[in-house]
Amino acid sequence: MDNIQAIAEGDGRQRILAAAEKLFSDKAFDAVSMSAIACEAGISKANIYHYFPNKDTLYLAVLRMASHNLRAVLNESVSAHGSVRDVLRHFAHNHLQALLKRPELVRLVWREILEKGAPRAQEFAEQGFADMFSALVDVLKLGQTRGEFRPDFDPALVATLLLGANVFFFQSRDILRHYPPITFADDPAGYDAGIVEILLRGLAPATA
Amino acid sequence: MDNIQAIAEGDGRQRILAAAEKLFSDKAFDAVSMSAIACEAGISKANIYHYFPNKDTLYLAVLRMASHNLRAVLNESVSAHGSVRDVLRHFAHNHLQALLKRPELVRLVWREILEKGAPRAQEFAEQGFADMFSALVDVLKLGQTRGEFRPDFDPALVATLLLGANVFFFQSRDILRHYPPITFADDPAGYDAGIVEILLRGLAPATA
DNA sequence: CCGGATATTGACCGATTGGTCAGGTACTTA
DNA sequence: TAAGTACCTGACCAATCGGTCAATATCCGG
Repeated sequence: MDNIQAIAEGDGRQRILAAAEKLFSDKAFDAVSMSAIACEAGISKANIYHYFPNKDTLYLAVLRMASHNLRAVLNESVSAHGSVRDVLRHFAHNHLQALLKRPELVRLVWREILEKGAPRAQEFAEQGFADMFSALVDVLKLGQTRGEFRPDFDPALVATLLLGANVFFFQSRDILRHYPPITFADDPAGYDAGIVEILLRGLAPATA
Repeated sequence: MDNIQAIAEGDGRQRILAAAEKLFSDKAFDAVSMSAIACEAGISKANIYHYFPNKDTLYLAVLRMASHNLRAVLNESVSAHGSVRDVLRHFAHNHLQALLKRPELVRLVWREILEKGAPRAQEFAEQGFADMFSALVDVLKLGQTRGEFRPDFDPALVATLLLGANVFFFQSRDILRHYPPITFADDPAGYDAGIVEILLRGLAPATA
């Protein structure tokens, strides 16, 4: 216990969860030891086992919490005022901002999704997808029925495209920043604005 | 050494690399033990240290090889015949097919990219990006100068959008398959065709 | 048939892992 | 104040980790 930890708030259980979330978001399951979590939380390792029966349960609790919080943050992205085009614009912007605001949560949940070998709890990780995805699909459908969009495209496909553009941007930001032709690596607002504008043109009815 | 391994080809060094690649692509660095690699390769653990000085070096070698192979596969995606629109269509298709053809390589390299805690060799992982990215940007620029595309969009932004759409599809395929409104989870060709068509509409000049 | 590399091995090492346990502290309630 | 209970700890455990090493097996040129 060399580390004079920074976390001081909350009761034991939540301090452990906070410490574990921080460490698990940076490194994989096996790369984070219970001792490290205890040190980060400023308590003894044995004390963790007073709140959690084993490492897997703790990880699951962290993932559940992170998943819930991320879901809450992301769901705020869906607003419902203005034209469908404006709703889409705001959604893209808020969604990307949400990702960038809580990067630890995103990394934590996304790592779980990508893990093929030991699917610990993909159910939780996948939750965030469902409601946001369907909300976005609904928006696109509304745009089609209102005549703001062409009726001959798959809303789910466009939703995937938009979500993917944001997630990919989030994931590859550090890499993108290395390439000279890319000017938007540190301008997420400009990025999603450009994306959405191209998308809106692509979705517009023939009689634009 | 309980496992009667399947790998039998090649000399010792390549058997080790193949076994390590397989295991590292499924689980994270710390989750793969040298014993497991030895078992998978059908040799003794000590023998690994005859070819590689330590675990990090072995991992680095695997990553380097995977990165190189993935790069080769991906670079085939760039063809250069037909109209720019057709080139783009083919690129999207081939790129996604390449990702799906060697999923282990993609997962291996991408995990390294996402890892924040211990950047072991992001240089290698990032290599594949550069050339393909610039090739795609060049195609888009050509489309602009030829007048097939509008001149007022950022080619790098569109390249990111297209690459992101494919990578995201690759990563989330298992999740997407769970949602009823999604019909394209098992139809990658249909997916990228739809994506590109929307994009092409978005990039088309005002006088379409 | 020999002798020097090259491969390959089982046994072993200290360190660290997840997890246990007996006991101590501190707060609450009677 | 006494007892009960939730909280917390250092010491300890077997198992496994990455890595070492001396000894052997295998090969190949002379």
